[in-house]
Parts: sequence; structure tokens; C-alpha cells
Amino acid sequence: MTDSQLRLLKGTFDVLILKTLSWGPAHGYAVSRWLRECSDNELRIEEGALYPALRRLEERGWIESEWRTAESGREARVYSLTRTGQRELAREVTAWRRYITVFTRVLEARPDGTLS
Amino acid sequence: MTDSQLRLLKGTFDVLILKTLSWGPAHGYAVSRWLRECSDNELRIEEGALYPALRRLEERGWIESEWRTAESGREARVYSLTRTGQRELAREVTAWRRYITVFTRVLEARPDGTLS
DNA sequence: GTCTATACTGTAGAGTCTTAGGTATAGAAG
DNA sequence: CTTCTATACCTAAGACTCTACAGTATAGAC
Repeated sequence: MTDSQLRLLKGTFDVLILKTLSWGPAHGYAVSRWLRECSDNELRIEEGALYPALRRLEERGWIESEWRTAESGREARVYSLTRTGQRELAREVTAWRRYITVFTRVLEARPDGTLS
Repeated sequence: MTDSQLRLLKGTFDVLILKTLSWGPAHGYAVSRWLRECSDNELRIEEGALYPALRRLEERGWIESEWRTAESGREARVYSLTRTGQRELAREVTAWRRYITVFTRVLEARPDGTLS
């Protein structure tokens, strides 16, 4: 819609996916929809990035998948968080908090340090 | 040193470089040093990423460079922020604030939205 | 019966980083 | 005087992650 849509920073998909799955198992399409809605349409994962990311996370053992038939009768690959994935999520959320602290400090810094 | 060093998110170099140059002209090495110091050694730009980034920013017209001989007698390529670069810096800082707001909201969300 | 939303998959290409290497000067240490 | 460290720059190979685009296919609405 608006051009005001935020471009996701590279490398931040993973934690968003893990976070989404922490609510419970979901298939790919639902992950991307939830993310759009939860961010008031400001964050969007393209499908071309979503499915590779899901496979990546599964390879690392952070999520696991299973083909299931939904109530709707549709087949879908349902992903869920593993125990390792839960730990990873916690770790990444912590790292993110630290990141914004440091990064914001730099961006808000006043000129006092000397630049040779 | 400590393994606790944060890995910079891709795509966040540029705004850091612009920010650094907003203090005044500096050469590449000084930019990376300032960044390390200003972040208490938590953020680091590898040289292999720094110099390409500087050239990139110059191509876009956000910074400009000039060879100068420092008081030390050493030659160095000194970069400075252009007017366009100043506007770009302001724009990116605003975008960053918005990004952390949205992203944090998602990461802190409580399970109320439905995940089909 | 066609259209929309759902659901998944794949490829090509661009952009950005990491890793690892290289050149060269100034000044201090020995 | 020679070697080491800090300074200062540059490049290339490769990996990774995203975007853009292009598909396939089903369920339900109209």
C-alpha cells in the first residue's frame, strides 16, 4: 500500500519466524500473515524468502515440520518450534535488545569523542 | 576479545558511517576506530566491508572524498558528508527508530492474535 | 465455470557481509 | 639499523540472505 513499508533488515527473519511459532504450530502462509497483521502491515516477508528460511531453520534443528490436513481439507506443511528453537529464540531476543541499545547509543551520541 | 561482540546486521553499516562523518571529515581508518570506541568495542566494521561501503556511499553522493596529507605526514583519503548525505542520515535515523518500535512490538507481543 | 484466497515451490540476480590476503609508511624498541 | 606495531589503504573469493518473478494447485464463493 503505502510506500512507508519498512524493509526488513537482513538476518532478522529468523527470529521473527521463531517468535511466530512460539504461539504454536503454524504453516508457512500463516506465519507470513501473522507477521503482517501483528506489525500493522509494516513488516512483510516475501514468499521467496519465507520458505527458504523455514528450510534453513529446520536444518538447524530449531523447528520441525509435518504434513497435515487442516480442518479446511487443505494440505499444509505445519512447522513447530523445537526445544532448541525455544532456547535460540530467547538468545536472539536478548541479542536484539542489546543490539538496539548499542546502536541507538551510537546514533544518539553527541560530539565529544575526538576524531583524529 | 570477548566473544560477546555483536555482529552487525547487514545494511546497518551505512547509517553508522554517515553518523560518524556527521562529526566532521575523517578517513576510513578513523571511522572504524571511532565506531569501535563509541560502542565500547561492541560494534566493529571489518576493513573488507568498510572500504567498499565508503565507495558505495560516495557513488550515491552521500559523502565525498579527497586525498590529504595529515599532520603526521601520512597520506589519507578524507571523507566528508555532503548535504544530500545529511538528509539521508536524518531519514535513516528516523527509519531506524520506527524499525525498532515495530520489531520490538512483535517480539514482545503476547498471544492474543489468532493463528489459524 | 471463473475468480479469489489459500498454500507451496523454485530460479535468477543483486547486495552486503566475512575471511583472508596484500601494500606501504611512521615511529618506537632493541 | 632493523624489527615490530600502529596506522592507512585496497582487493578478491565466497557465502548468505533477500527481492522479484514465475510457477502449481485446491477450496469455496459468486
